[in-house]
Amino acid sequence: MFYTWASEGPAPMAGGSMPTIDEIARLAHVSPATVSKVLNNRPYVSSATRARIERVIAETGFVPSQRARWLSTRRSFILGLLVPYTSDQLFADPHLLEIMRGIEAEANTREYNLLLSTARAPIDAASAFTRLLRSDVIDGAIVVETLDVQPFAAALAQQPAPCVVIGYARDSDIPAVHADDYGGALAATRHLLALGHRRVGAISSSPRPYALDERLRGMRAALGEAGLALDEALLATGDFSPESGEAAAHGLLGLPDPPSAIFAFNDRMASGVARAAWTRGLSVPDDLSIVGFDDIALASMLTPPLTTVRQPGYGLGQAAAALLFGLLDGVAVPPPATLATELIVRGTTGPPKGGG
Amino acid sequence: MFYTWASEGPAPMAGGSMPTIDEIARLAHVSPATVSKVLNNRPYVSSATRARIERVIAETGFVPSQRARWLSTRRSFILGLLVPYTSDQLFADPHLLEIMRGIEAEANTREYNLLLSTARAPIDAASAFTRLLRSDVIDGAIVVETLDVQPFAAALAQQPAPCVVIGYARDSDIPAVHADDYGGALAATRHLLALGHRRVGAISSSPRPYALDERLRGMRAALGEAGLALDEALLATGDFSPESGEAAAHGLLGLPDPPSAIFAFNDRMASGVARAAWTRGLSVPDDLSIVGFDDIALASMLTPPLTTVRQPGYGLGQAAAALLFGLLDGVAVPPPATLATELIVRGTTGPPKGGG
DNA sequence: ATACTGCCGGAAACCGGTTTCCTATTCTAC
DNA sequence: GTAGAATAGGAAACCGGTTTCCGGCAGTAT
Repeated sequence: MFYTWASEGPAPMAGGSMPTIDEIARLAHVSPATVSKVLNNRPYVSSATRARIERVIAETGFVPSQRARWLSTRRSFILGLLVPYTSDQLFADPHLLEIMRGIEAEANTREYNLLLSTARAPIDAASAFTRLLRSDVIDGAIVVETLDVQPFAAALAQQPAPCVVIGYARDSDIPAVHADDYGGALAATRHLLALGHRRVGAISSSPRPYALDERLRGMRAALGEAGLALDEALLATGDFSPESGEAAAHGLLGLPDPPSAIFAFNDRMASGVARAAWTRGLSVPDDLSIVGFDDIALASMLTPPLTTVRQPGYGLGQAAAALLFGLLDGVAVPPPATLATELIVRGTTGPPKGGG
Repeated sequence: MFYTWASEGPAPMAGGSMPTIDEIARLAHVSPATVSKVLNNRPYVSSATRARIERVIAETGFVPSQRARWLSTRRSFILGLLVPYTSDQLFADPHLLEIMRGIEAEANTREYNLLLSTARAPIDAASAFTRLLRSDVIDGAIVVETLDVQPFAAALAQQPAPCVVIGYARDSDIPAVHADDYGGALAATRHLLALGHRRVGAISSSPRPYALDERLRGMRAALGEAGLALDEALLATGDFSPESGEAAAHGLLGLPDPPSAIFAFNDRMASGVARAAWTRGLSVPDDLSIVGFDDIALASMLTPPLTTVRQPGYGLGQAAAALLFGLLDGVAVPPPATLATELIVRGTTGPPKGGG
């Protein structure tokens, strides 16, 4: 599988620098073509010749140049991971990291590598991604849809490498994988309503990725079932960070008629809500119920542990990668896949104080 | 493994299936050599010819093949990041992610990409890394030293790409960057002793990276100053995860003569200690003081917020990358750099109950 | 003895750029 | 008017592999 460093043997070549396939061929008294066959486990090499070449390879510690291989074979064994976030945002978001983990795990099983491309600003993402796609570095791409794939859907469709979207492809026909955002928000809101809450706030983001549109739709549907409508004054926005969640919560809790429960559309903002409650001397869940989304590791470590909607980040990544490998292997494109979400009830939700 | 992509240059547009430099040359009525000059902003091309070529490039949306470029130039603009962890461990550890962020930021300023290589098991890391280094994919490497660089120090030294270690190079002469682990642990332990603690437990790891040896040494030094010695029974081990910290804490707190303070050698394990205390009905810091190490984002979000030793993960990554770029540019190798740590006193430390 | 086949191995083209080196032309300087 | 740069552009080698194609040589059937 791999070659070890030359521990002994005839000092392979003077000059010291990396041996090439031609050197190996010379030392083994064969042609480079035959060495190539051995390197790639191809037939039509006698076992004697093969053994001789393998011995020389082992002795010299030769490892074929990937750069040369990438050029001559049409594959780089690199998958592009296109994330329209700055790297700061990416590394700070456990849910995105979970997605990456899933992709990475799946890629590893196929001996594929991952090339991560982030963007300074969402605006320049499209051109940077287009450039990457056209530079022939990657064999395929996974796009994490956060704001909108539309701007570069055309570019994606044009270039030769197959693409997959994690999120909602919407009217473009790019293969997509996403979680059941609608169902998750529906379940979470029903849970709050069942506890007796009537004024439920929400913290979304602005601009809003389509996934959050779906969550809002689910929330509205649950409220509708109970004969309620979402009070637009209770719809705050953040930027997914805990700090923004904290600020948004202060905004909501400072209202004349504050909500008795807040549904933050991700766990990080929910942790900010918990912090805001603590600052204001509110007890959770007695004075305020909190629900998050994602179920990142942090959720269960908060005190009290956070009630949230579990979203399979790892599974999303894995599914997207598997889908992409399918495309690379020429398998027919399946319809968009929706992965289940699950409401995890922990300690931040309870009946409202007034009664329930 | 994965890479990060640094975008460059202006954005192209339109096009069909990937044109090559020869196509461009033909369309512009020049030779490929001249097109190459334009692509690389080289002189000896008349402005008229240059304009004509640039127009053709823009019209076709031509982006030169990186694969070909990598082969002919001797640079790939890829830095290897060698982490002897499984990717699961890496993605779960905010401190490692901070290091990555720092490296990524520095690499981006130089339009360099990052290739992350993890290992299934620490044992196979050496061979996998050696292979990567010799396959000529990367221009240089940053090794995150967790257990021991010795196994592949020889391989690192031999291959042509320059290397830098984040951690302690020890007796090998590889350039290294690390935090002041000794000083941080010294300050943290002094803080506990000043509060009046006499029985202080520690949670280290097994096997122990050299950085943790340093922390333990710092702790022992502080205890020595106070005329105390570390009770070996109070030295527990974990694997850096919150769960392991929780288990270790239960072990320590279940002792006949339990410690009044626990110094966990990273924040994640410290969060587990907090959890163990909560489970056992102990109040923090009244019944138990807790100190962590790293100062990850989570630290300030715990209730009460965690007292910890801040370690500049981002700065370490940045410094390592800057050092590596220095080597790539042929600058003389500087001596090992030590970055300062800082004790951050928050809410988990206080005088012990007995008295202080 | 001839034809056909399968197995080995090598020569050379190729992947798509970069770079060296060479020629032709134009621009100075004397 | 001419020697000596400096400028423009191109032919071909090169980076280090892979792949196609072809010839030589058994072995076997005709």
